[in-house]
Amino acid sequence: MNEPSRKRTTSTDVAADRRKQILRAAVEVFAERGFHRTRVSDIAKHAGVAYGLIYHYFDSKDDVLHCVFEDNWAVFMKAIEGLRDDPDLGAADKLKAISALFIDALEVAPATIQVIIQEVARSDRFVQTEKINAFNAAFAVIRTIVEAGQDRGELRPTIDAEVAAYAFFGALETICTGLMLNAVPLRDHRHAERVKETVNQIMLTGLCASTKGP
Amino acid sequence: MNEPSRKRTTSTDVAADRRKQILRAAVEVFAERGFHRTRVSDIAKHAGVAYGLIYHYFDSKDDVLHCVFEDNWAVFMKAIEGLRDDPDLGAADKLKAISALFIDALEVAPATIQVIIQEVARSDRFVQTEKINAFNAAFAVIRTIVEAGQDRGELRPTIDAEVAAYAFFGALETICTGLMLNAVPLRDHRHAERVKETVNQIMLTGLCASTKGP
Amino acid sequence: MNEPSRKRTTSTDVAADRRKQILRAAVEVFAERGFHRTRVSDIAKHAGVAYGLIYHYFDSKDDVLHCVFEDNWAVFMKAIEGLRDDPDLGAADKLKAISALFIDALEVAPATIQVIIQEVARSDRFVQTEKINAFNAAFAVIRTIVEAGQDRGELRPTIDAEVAAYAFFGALETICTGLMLNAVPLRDHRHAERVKETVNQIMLTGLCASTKGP
Amino acid sequence: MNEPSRKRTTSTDVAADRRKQILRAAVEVFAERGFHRTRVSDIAKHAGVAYGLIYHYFDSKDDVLHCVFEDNWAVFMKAIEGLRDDPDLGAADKLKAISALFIDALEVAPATIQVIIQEVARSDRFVQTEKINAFNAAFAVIRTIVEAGQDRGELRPTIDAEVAAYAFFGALETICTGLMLNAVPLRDHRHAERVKETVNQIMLTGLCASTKGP
DNA sequence: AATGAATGAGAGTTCATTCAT
DNA sequence: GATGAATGAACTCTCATTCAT
Repeated sequence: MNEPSRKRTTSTDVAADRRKQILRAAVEVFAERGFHRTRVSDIAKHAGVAYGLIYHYFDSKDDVLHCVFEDNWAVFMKAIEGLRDDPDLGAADKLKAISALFIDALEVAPATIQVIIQEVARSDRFVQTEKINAFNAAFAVIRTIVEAGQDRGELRPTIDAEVAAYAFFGALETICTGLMLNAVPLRDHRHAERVKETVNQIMLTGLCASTKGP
Repeated sequence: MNEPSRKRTTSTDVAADRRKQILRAAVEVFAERGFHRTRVSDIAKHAGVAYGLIYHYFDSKDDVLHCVFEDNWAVFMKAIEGLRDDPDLGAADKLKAISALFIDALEVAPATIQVIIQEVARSDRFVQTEKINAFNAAFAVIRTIVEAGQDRGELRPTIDAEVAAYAFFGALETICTGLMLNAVPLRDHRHAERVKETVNQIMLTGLCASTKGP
Repeated sequence: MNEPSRKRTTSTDVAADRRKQILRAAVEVFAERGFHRTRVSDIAKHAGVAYGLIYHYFDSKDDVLHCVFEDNWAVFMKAIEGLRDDPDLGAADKLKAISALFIDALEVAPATIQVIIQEVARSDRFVQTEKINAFNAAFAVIRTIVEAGQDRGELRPTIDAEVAAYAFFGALETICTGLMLNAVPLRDHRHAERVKETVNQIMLTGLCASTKGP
Repeated sequence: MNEPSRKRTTSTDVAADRRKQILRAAVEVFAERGFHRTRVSDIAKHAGVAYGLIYHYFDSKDDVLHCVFEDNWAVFMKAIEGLRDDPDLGAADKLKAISALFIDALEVAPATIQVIIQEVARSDRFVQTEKINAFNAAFAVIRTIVEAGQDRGELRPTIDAEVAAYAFFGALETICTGLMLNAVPLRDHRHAERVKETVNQIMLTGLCASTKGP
């Protein structure tokens, strides 16, 4: 797939603002109607700009989605790569931080998260065409964290790190989706905290009440 | 959304066979190209029938997908409802059985699983239009199992059962997707067993190596 | 450039007829409005068929033009190749026959000739894209006839055969265009004959009244 | 069609220069890509100006082409009208001079000639819209020269002068086009001279080797 | 039951032109 | 004069669906 366009990268602040304005509008309509039911004119109308202006800033409707993803995902990737490389944190703490990152994002920008999960991560658009899931980089980071944790004796050595990465990520992702499908994504900040707590408990210490071992 | 069609329900065995033939072809092409990149004529070509015939057996292209889902999902739902109601199994065993159901299905019919996850569960088609996730019934069953397990002291009481259901389901789902994206979905039966084992370990006893409690 | 489509080559006579019907309509509207001012819907309307049907029989609007050209030009090429290979005719007679072919065609099917000359032969569409003028094959045949005539002492040896081919062809072509621009392309059959006679006189014996040589 | 614009006729020399600069660039890109595949921004880019500026100097994209034509064609028309009115030249010499004019122009400014022939003379843009071929003035001049030559006994009286004008002009035109389609338009000056010689021989004394008369 | 020609609404994209700066 | 962001009409092509045979 082509690189998302970097057309006229901030030749002026005005251009950058317009770009952002369109991107913001796009996220909102994509979240509301879904990518493939959204017409380019919907984005334009929502952004309050003319039809053709979209094509000043983006190559195509697909490119708009691409850019929504790249702009936001890059931030997330940078954050989790930072965690991965942090020598002062244990594996469990790193995973907790990742959960927090996700859930916090869901609180702050639910539409963006929804679009990224629904229309990019899960869309056949990405999954199929590229053969390389756009999320693979994130999976790889989590896997690395898990493996490092196993090496240092912090995480159970019997677990397949790749599968663990999928499980961890999928759990987070589906929680986000599930929560979003309810009218009010996250009732309040305390709800968000409780969700984080639950994820961490499940992933790190399991559902079972019984103590480990024999 | 309309009910999936039950047009001409098995007026003859021949008709039922044709229907199955088309459905099988549809699963294959949906898995390969994704629902929205698949044309009705692609399904027809793959099934070796004229594309007008598809409209004898189904109301629309959407209806074909719907039927793929319903036909297969119904089996799965019946199975997990049976587990839920089984008085002889503990919550952990029920969840293990659900994992097994999923991973086994992935081994036997990967294309079907892929279509159900990608094009139905995750598609804005279902998620958005209906406001009611097609998977909600499954979530509800898992939630019930978790809650029962908590009541009986088998599962940790501090966990939010709804979030747990999302986490459990999402983990399974993403593992399936992740494994499918690799050329060979499941290398062999032993691989499948190892995946199940990992899921169960993570979900039931957690990633952490440290023993629980003092 | 892609080969003009041979979609569904006469699977039934009905299909062949429909194809011809569209092609006939296309020639008429192309002749009237010019290719690039003609919308696909104009062709459809003129042919009395639905918009989309054009795309059953042709790949694109360009393909329609391509097919107009190929279908008709092939006939002409066959004819002049036959002349080229005829051992019983002198070069002058061959050239006369070619003139007659052109002018007769102009009488019988002026719109077709117009479209071929204006929209294909002269269009940047062909001239530029292909770097190989669609008419090159015809030029080559005429050139061969001229060279053979020179070898046999029938035509002046001092003339550059390539340039002669261009001149001969261009003269014919422009006469056709010029005549067509007048309301009534060819006033009557006698007019046509007079045009042929003039072309032949000019090309074969020149404009000058003076006798050749010293 | 509207008159080509004379916007801001040389209010300053700078303006005139800008105009020429744009026109020169336009000729080059029209020759390379063809008029209808050339975007206004292509002209601007090639001229090194902002594309809005083109609308300071010209009314529209069509107007640019129009001006390319007018500016150059006017020179040619003036020349052949001078020839027509020259009492000291015979008809044959006048026609030879016209050939020379064309071929020389092709040597000096091939792109300009190409644009004039392809995009103006032959374009449905002019041919159709105006019903009056932009070249009609030139045809008329040549026709007048031929008729005068016939009256003075220099040219064959049996020839239709109108048709002769088309033939002469078309021959020249197609030779130009044909030569241009080869990588190197005119190999060298000697080639140009040979081409002129051939045209003159063909048009004035014919292709046939046999002497005229009984 | 089966076919595939026929339909036409719908959507993405292009690009000449305008205009505020 | 000069710029290029902004506009939106125009147009091609796709494809789900219908229907005569």
